Amino acid sequence: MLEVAPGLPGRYLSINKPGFPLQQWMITEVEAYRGSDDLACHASKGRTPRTEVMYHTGGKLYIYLIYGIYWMLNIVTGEADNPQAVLIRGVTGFDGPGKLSKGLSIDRSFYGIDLVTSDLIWIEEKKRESIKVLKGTRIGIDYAGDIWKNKQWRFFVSNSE
DNA sequence: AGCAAGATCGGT
DNA sequence: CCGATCTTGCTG
Repeated sequence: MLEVAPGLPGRYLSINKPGFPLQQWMITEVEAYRGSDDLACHASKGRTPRTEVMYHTGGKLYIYLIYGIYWMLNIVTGEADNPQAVLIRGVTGFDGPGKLSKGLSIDRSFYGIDLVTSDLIWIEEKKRESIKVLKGTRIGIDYAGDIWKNKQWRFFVSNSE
C-alpha cells in the first residue's frame, strides 16, 4: 500500500448509481494503514467481523462508522492475510472523510464491494496531469503512539491544502 | 449486559 | 475545547 497510496491522489472515484448520472471526483487526499504492527490500523487489534475484509486480497472496500456519525471509506490494498488499507480522506468538493462519505452517500452497504468487478463504484485513472503529491503525518491517531503517529503516510494533492 | 473508545466535524 | 451519537469489541 505504500506502493498504492501515493498513486491514488489524482485518480477518479467513480460512482454509477442506477437512475443517476455517472459521478466522478478526483481523489485529493489519502492515508495508508498497514498491517497488524501499525498501532493506528484497526487490524492491530486483531481479526474481527469489522476488520475481516482487510484480511482479504486488495481491491475491496473497508467501511466503518466512527463516533456514531461518520462513515469512513477505505480501500483494502494488501494480499490475503496481510491487513492493509487506504483511507480516502478527500475528493474534489469534499474535504474530509466524514464529509466525503456524507456527500457521496457512502454507508455500510458499500462494505466489501470489489472495486475491480463492481459497476457501482470503482477507481479510474484519467489523464494524469502533472499532479504533485505531497506527504505528511496521518490525522487523528494520537492514540497510536509516537512511532506510528509520526509516519509520513498521508498523501495529498499539493493544491488541496 | 454493561462499558469505554473511536482514521470526525461543527459549534462555543 | 467539547459534545453528538452508535457500533464494536472486550469484560463479566
